[in-house]
Amino acid sequence: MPHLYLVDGSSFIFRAYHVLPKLTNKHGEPAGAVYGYVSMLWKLADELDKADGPTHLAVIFDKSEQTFRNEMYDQYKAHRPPAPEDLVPQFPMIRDATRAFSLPCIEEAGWEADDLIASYSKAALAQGWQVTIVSSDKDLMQLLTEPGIDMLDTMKDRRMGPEAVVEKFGVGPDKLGEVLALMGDSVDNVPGVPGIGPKTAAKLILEHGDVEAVLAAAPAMKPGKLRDNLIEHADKARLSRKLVELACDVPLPDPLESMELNGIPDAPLRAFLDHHGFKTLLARLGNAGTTVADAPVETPDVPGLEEDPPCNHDGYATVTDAAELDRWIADARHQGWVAFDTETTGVDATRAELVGVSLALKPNIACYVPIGHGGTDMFAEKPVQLDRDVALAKLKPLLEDPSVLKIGHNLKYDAIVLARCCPELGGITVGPYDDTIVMSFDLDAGLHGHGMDELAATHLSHSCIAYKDVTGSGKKQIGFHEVDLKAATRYAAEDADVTLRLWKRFKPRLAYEGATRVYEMVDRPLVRVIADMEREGIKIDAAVLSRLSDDFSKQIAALEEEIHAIAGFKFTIGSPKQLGDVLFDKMGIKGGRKGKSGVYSTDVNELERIAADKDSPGREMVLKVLDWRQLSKLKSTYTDALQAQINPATGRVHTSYSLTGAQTGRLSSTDPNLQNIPIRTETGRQIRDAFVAEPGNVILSADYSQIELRLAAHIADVPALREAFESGEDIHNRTAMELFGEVNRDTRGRAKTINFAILYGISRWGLAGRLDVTPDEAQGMIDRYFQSFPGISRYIADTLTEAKQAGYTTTLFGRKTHFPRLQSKTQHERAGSERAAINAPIQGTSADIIKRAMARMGPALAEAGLPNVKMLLQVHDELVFELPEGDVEAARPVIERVMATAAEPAITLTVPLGIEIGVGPSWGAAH
DNA sequence: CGGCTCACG
DNA sequence: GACGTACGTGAGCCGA
Repeated sequence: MPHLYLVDGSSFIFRAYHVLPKLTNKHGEPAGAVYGYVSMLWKLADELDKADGPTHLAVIFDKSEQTFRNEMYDQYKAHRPPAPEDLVPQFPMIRDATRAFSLPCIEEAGWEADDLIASYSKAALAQGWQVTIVSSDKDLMQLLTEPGIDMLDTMKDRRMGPEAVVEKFGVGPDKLGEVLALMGDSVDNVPGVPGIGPKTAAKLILEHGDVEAVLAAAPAMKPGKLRDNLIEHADKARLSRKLVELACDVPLPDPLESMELNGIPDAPLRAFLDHHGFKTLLARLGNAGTTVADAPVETPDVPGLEEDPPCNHDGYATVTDAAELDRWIADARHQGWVAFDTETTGVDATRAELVGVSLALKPNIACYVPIGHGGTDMFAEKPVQLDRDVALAKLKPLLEDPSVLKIGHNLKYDAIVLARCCPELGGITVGPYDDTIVMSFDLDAGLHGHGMDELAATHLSHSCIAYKDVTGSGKKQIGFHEVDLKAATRYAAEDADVTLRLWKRFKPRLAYEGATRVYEMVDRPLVRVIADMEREGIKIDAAVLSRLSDDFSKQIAALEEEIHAIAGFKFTIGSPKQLGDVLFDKMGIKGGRKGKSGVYSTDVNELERIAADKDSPGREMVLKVLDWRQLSKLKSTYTDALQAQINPATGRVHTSYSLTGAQTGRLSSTDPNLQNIPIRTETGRQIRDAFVAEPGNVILSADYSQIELRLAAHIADVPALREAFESGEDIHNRTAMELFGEVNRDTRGRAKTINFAILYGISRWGLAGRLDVTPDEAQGMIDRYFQSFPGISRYIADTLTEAKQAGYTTTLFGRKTHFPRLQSKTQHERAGSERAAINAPIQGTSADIIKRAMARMGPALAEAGLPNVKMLLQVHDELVFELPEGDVEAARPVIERVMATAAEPAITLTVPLGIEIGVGPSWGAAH
């Protein structure tokens, strides 16, 4: 079925103009709105991939100021200020841009874009087409009356149907015109009825049906301002009703068929981008058709970035008055975006209590709203501050307002705190949002850290007030709620201010440097998903861990005694230094190797080497030390530590995921790290039995099988490996056959080692060490591997060449990882970076894929009617869920499908993604 | 706080 | 001629 996309060009120009900083093109002409507009069209091109993407598309513009509405009412849009001086010359450039994309540009004298959009929609729907209006204009929402039509807000990445109208205005699209008429619109100068805003308008229309009926009922209403105004301004109401009505029968300037999409020819677009010097977009064009999102470009320069004034803490406001808070909120609404930060009592978002919120609107224009200051002693005097409930009731609508962008730095933290802060209000669900920590990561992974202090120093040459300067440190450290309001305001408002400044720099860079796709499609949506997972946590059966702890304790004590008896004296077994001395000096074991700190190495390889020698005098002790080490590790890191991590309020463990921790794009997990729970040995695996489901629920674990090898087969284009995955063959067996000509336990094990080694860029010496062969033999295996799978050596060479030239590697989804040390003068550093660069596209693509699956999982489960299936954990290639036992069979195929198709439609892989699913009462049992 | 060791993918 | 040798993480312990 044809699907027509109608782009509201005019409204988009204004939004692009106001959202983006003032940019200029290479000729020094103002071109920010042009750039924003082109980026939007580009983003829209992503829709082409989708199943219900456009088959037809046109951009609609306003032609002139004079329309039939001016004839009705000469004041219509009369008070609109003229377009800003630097925007005017961009109008013709934008029409050029549209033509450069070979898209029809439609405008007609006497009609507004809205009327043309309404008329085209009606005509298309009449022919049974689907229609999507690309706009966020409230007047156009009147058109959402039929099932075949919806709206798309590309800037917020949001699709809207009739529910969105009900949510925003309290009435359906069929009554929206009535409500808009009563409300009026000060920007367009639609008069409406004085004193009636959205709430009253909706109430009246719901009660009476339409404007005429409201007016007719007015004389009978209870005496008051509302009644008087309705009677006095009845004519204005009737006029407003006509002004907001969209004309649906404008003669169509071009036939619908002329809007058919037939691909975007290269040449005109290239010429246009080249004319303006939009380098990154040009580079992307150069790469169109390949699977890599962005070609390497020279250091991109964002032209004409405004210099912000230096930070000045003295101007920050402490808001302790309701009316003042209202003003800040109104200003934020008016502007459409606001940077914010929360101050709390601690670093663990799932336990911390809210102490205050800071807002920043413009550089140096920021405030702090304290709501929880004062000592914990209930008799202690508290500073004058807004009542917590009052302040939160005012902040909640702003933080949830779909038309105001909220900007945070590590917003995941704030999102969790705010979701928990006011259960009586149903929590606060922050959105829509941007997160500067994630933006920085998507732009500059590998170049530097992404903490606010470091970013402020790097990008703003500003050194932030240190948290410790405000709260002190060590024994004398106080909680933020105990900090006096003056100091708290300086610190908190500065954080919001800096966040805003960073955002202004990062936002245009994302588009310029080709990072928008990975940010918008992968990492930004994940912030909310991860926040929800962390808040959910996972139940731990403390009794299981406590039993294991006791068990381990006894074994450890027994081993300790035996080890000391063998040595003949007591020493600290856990000290590598003492252990090394005992083994290699006192007991005289040969072959000890000292590291650079002068201590003998006693790691597991070394000890196993000793144990392998049947005649070694240290064999008995070393075996016991290995056991002791394993048990000590399990006890201190897992069975003891995990019990201490149980949140008393929830009875569950809430890890914290870092979205920016791993350079490749993987997540990392801390406090506790739930991505390294033992599994490889039976003793360790028992710890997973303590991760359990609530009664009536079960744990479901779904993992990608061999995802990195599959991706290597795709990315390096290795037919032999691809076929093996296609036919479901065991991949290590296949490699063993290719390399050794026969498959047995030994050759399969070696093949497995080599398969992984290759992905990590191994050397002959490294492989020799792992396989216990000579470097020459190892080299022979590597050579044979490359002969069997020639794509691999090509991949390694190409990846290194590109990485050295561009300074970064790229995943299939366009995620960059920078490798500045590829240029290092030290061979050691260079070699290390080369190995990392070989691995990064594969590990990173795998990370992108599971992240996409995670972002889509919630909606897919909701759509399947499975709201009680909760995603709890991610372990790089595995997702762990908790769900009602009765939902298992329904959830299984949904989870499998979402994971297996997570690369689509952006990327079509030439290998299938295999998913393995297990279910059980505990994580251990689900494997 | 660095080094060592070891848990995971 | 010596060095060091597989990628990505986080945590606990020791000892300076």
